[in-house]
Amino acid sequence: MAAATQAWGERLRAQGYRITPQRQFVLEAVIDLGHATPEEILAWIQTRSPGVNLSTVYRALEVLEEVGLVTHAHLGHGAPTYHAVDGEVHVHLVCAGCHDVDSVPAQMAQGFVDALERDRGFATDIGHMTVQGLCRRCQEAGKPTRSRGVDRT
Amino acid sequence: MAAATQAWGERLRAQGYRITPQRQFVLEAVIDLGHATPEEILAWIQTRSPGVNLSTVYRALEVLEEVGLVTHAHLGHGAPTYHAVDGEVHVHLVCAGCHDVDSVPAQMAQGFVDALERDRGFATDIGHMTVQGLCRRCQEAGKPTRSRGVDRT
DNA sequence: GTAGGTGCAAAGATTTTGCAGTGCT
DNA sequence: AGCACTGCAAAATCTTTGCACCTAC
Repeated sequence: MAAATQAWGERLRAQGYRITPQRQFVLEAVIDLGHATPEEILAWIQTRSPGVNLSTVYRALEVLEEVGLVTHAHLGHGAPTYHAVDGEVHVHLVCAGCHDVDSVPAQMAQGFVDALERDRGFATDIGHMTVQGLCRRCQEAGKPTRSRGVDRT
Repeated sequence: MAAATQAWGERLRAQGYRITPQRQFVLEAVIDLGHATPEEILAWIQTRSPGVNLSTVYRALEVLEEVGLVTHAHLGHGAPTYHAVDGEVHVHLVCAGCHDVDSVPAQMAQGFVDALERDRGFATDIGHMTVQGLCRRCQEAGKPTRSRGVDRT
């Protein structure tokens, strides 16, 4: 997270944005939480600054994403989760059973990404990629891949 | 689509569900449209049966997914798109520039999927996988990967 | 001083749910 | 005839927007 925290102010300034405590809080929350929805980010922030508003979180995330300090991925359902761009690009694994999120290094998908580039000329945004499936624990628990009214992905 | 249409009734009956014209319409719409959101499915249906309600579409999709006749994938933003399970499993490519959706055979991702299984014990639901990026056309158009207020993924 | 930013409240968009009537089996 | 299904309307989510005030620069 070093790179992200050190010059985060400059990144904003360079694009004509201002540095505000709210934006700093949002960035810290994202870094600290790892994966977080806007709601979770708000909750984190409110433990130290209760007055902050949810719409501010949304707007801050938009700006921080714009300048490349955070990204988001769609983990299923309607929940976007944000995470810091801390150098290590990773792919998200979402379990349909327990909804846990795991991350794997982007290079595990390199072969696939290269194939897409070669075959389709498609430039993959690896960090945005989400893989749905069942984690080891849920497989062992014998959960079916899809069960009525439970799959909220 | 042969397999899907031939015995679709049995699939429902087998799980204790009933066969209704609305469900047939929804299935036909999904097969015909290829990729479709609930709204699009409703629009398709209403050209031949105006009375059908959106909530019925949602409920029908839930049931059809339950019995394995359709699946959905998250193409970004909050938009789930449904498609028929017609034998050919595929991965979705979504362009962040033009929002076009392309499909590639699941086996292109086989190496990646195997690696996840081996390394993490994670059982991937390939058909549910969505890859974000830029299609060839948008790359050539020189679109940036992310531009203010435009990336609705 | 003056953009840009924030908080608040209201508007949007999308999906779900309760209920009474309808129709598949 | 019984119970699942549908249509309708209201509720629940989640996200965006308008506006007046505030603040970083």
